[in-house]
Amino acid sequence: MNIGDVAKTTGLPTKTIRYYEDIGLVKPMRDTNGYRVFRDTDVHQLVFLARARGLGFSIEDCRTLLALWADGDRASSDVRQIALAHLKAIDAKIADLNAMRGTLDGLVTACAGDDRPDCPILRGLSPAKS
Amino acid sequence: MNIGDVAKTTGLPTKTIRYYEDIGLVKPMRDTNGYRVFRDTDVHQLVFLARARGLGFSIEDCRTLLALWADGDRASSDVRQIALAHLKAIDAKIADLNAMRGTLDGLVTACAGDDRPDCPILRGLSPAKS
DNA sequence: CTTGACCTTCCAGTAACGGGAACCCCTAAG
DNA sequence: CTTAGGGGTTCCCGTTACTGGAAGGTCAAG
Repeated sequence: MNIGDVAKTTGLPTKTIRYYEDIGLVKPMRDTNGYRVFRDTDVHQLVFLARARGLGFSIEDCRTLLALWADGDRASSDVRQIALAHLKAIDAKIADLNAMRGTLDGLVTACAGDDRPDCPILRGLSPAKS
Repeated sequence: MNIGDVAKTTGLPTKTIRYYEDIGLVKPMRDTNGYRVFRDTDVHQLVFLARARGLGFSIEDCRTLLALWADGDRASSDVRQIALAHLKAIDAKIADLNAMRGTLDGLVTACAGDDRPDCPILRGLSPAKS
């Protein structure tokens, strides 16, 4: 399979696939003309990567997960630990965003949004006048 | 005020303050020795920036918001529109993260996390075997 | 033989800073 | 007078995970 076909089957852009090769996540063969040649295992790895990235795992996490995936002797606790840490990070982000959302929503609701200059949003961002 | 004092009162790192000057968000004066000198208005702007960034506004949004803040003739609708767009973006991110969280939580829950190699997390990331 | 769709490499840019080097300034103490 | 310290300055590289684009090789069809 050439890179274009792999892009179609994995849903990953060709640029991304080349990048993953650059950083050593996948190691496709090369044809005599210099074209990358992807075997089934390469494609499987790329699908794996696409899903793991889709769940928000970092590239380095993906590298580790890929290694664990390839290692038949792994302990599932190693995998679970990574996933759990990531889950915690996601929860933290959600909490941050919800806090922002709350404040912002309050300001937006308070703002008339007409052609007058008075604006509770700007007032909310301004330093408290002392 | 020198940059260190401004950092203390605004909570922004000095690096960030210098960066904001680099990109033209604030324009402090210079002392004869080359030191930045921040007037009250500069400090107010930096507090404004710190809060807006804290609500997740992009730097470019902040630039626009600062300009609107400085413009006594603004229409509050202009401000509200930016805030509303940002609110939508936040909601989209929260939705994405919740989707990730749901899938990931399911996998983590299904995984024993012991020393055996069988792992539902890795299975969930693997391509469906055809 | 040319056209168009592939593929290749390399270089630059993104957002919003952070780290660190190399250097200047100012004050207080020995 | 010198030194030590704690400011400040500029400049450049590194971060994350790609994306865009230029310049050029390859291949199948007409």
